[in-house]
Amino acid sequence: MARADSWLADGWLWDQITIGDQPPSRTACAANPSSSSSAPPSTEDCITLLRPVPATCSYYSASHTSAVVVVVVVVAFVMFVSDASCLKSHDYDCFYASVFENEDPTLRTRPLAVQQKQIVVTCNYEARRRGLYKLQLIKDAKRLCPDVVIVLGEDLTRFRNASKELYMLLRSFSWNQKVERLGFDEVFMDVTDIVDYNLALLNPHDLSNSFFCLEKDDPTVGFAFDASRPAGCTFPEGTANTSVLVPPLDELRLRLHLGSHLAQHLREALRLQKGYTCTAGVSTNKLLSKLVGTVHKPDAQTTLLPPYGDTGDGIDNVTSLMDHFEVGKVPGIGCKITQKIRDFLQQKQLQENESSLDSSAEPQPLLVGTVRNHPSINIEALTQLLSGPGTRHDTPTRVWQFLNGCDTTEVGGARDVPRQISIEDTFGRLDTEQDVIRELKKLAQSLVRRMHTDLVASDEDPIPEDTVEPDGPSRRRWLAFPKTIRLSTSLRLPRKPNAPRSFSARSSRSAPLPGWVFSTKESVNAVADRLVTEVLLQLFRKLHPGKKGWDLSLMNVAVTNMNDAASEKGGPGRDIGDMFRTQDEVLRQWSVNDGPEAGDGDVRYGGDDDDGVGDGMRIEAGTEQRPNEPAVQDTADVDVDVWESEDEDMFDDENFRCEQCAAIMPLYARLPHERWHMAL
DNA sequence: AAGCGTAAG
DNA sequence: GATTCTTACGCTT
Repeated sequence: MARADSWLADGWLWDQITIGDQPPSRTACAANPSSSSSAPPSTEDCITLLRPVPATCSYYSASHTSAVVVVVVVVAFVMFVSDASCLKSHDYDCFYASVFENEDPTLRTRPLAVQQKQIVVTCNYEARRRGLYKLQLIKDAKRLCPDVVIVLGEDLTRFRNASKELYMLLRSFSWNQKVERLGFDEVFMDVTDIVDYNLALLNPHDLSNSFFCLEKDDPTVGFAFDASRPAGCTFPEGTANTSVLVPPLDELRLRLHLGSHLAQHLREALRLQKGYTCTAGVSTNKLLSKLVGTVHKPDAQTTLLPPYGDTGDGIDNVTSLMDHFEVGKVPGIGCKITQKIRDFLQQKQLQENESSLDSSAEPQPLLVGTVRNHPSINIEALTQLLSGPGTRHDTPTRVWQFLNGCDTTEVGGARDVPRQISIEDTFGRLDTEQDVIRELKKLAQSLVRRMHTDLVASDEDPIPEDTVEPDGPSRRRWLAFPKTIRLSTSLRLPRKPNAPRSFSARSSRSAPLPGWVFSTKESVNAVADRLVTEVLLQLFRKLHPGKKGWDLSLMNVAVTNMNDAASEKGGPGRDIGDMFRTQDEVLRQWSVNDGPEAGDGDVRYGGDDDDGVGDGMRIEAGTEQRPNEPAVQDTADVDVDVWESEDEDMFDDENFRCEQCAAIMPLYARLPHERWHMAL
């Protein structure tokens, strides 16, 4: 709570508005923008809320050292974006093309299109100049540009790898680790702390000869720069009045200058070390930095200059930036909301102006400014419009704030593992169980492979710390354990030519993810096959009880509900006990041959002939039943990766948890177990 | 937890 | 028009 508020309050300095002549209602509104749905702020409150910062106030003066302005650097990796040709920029698509160009630089000068199925998902600058565009049919592209180089991009591995590499480079510059990925090709960085630190380092009398320190511990690491001017482009354009040499120093401006120089340094690093050019935006929140970053597109950066808020002179760079964007371009406002607003305004216009002659349903762009300034748009109207079952309760407020350039969302912390992994494929026709099984196996293989690449830490680097591994050449351990697996399918669209927007038409079923997928013993293919026959097929039959003839167009397999072991406090392994205790579903699948003396009885997987997954919930609570110790042997034909569902004391002196497969076993089993792993 | 919807690139 | 292949998150039950 305090954090979200301080983001708003510090970023926009609402809490200090009361210094001026503002009514207290704004402070109330600002202090609690969205935390309670009880009383949405009135329109008036929010209008004033969003531009109440007179430049003459001392909000940004050096005396307010407690004020924290968040500078967010949005980096979109973009290469060879079309210049100001009529098409919109497609950072994402260009990223795919950039990856290929980086692999083979000779492609840079040729028209390059990345193909998925029958369409061009992306193409480079050269291709665009010849009329190619995103989501174009391959045959159209070939017709338009016969010499186009077409590369297949259905396998996203290379993009994922490149994305991670670039992300890691950016992350290495961060101090607070607020580095949030958006898609493969965008990164938000909250560099407030670095900016703060360097702000304090500045010599106000000689800003032009400043040094930007990149490491707290080492004052020699950094670069020289001119703090009196921003680096790169600005919004609004023109550097005439961007100088900040005259006291009293404009603190916000100075911070933004610092952010812009840091952004330039980061872009330089990306270019020199990785060979990627990119686009960046610098401002005080995610929304503004992202939007301002689009102003100058390929290989450029833009900083949103102050003043941020109504100066009384009508000069407000936030508003003037926001107002020329289309509503649908504002991040957070998608096609649904846009359409609702459009319909609303259209209806209003019809009501008021019966005989208006615009019977032509012109798709003229719906600009932020026209919506925000429209007399019938206010919080109440938006609440009416955008509320309903299934909608977020704070959507109206958020939309209104977005339209005003206000964004209180925090930059997310850096993550080592994703929250979910999914693989999907589309099909022209998928009708028989045979085909379904075949495709499911392909999907499952990719999924398991991805789990291994994304969820296991291979070598030492991240946080081995106190792990006292003996010497094993393979020092692999799982960073996260997804708890559920989900199968989604969608049928071919039932031909609705005039429907405005058919819903996703996806349906899904999920089940607990069996623990044995974390075993490194079986091959990827073996695990994948087992997943299909023992889990996915059951899910599929739940979705499609019939025998054939479903006409599926898509299948998606996902693992979700990760228990992020790595980011938990206390180091790796700390919460694994918790995890396995809550993973009873998995344990239930183990049929244990527990005779009277079940001490080290056989362990085998129960589910070969019946659906051990779907309805395997027949463990009797309270009977103190628990799986046995794994039957640890020195041979490779026994399942070892069974774990206790007991308390923390399973980590006591008598037990050992394998870092590789997370199996819990008695200490004496450790050496044979490890030998067994290495033999794989 | 399961299933759906929206939004993002 | 929609087309691809994801990832994240909120709401409802």
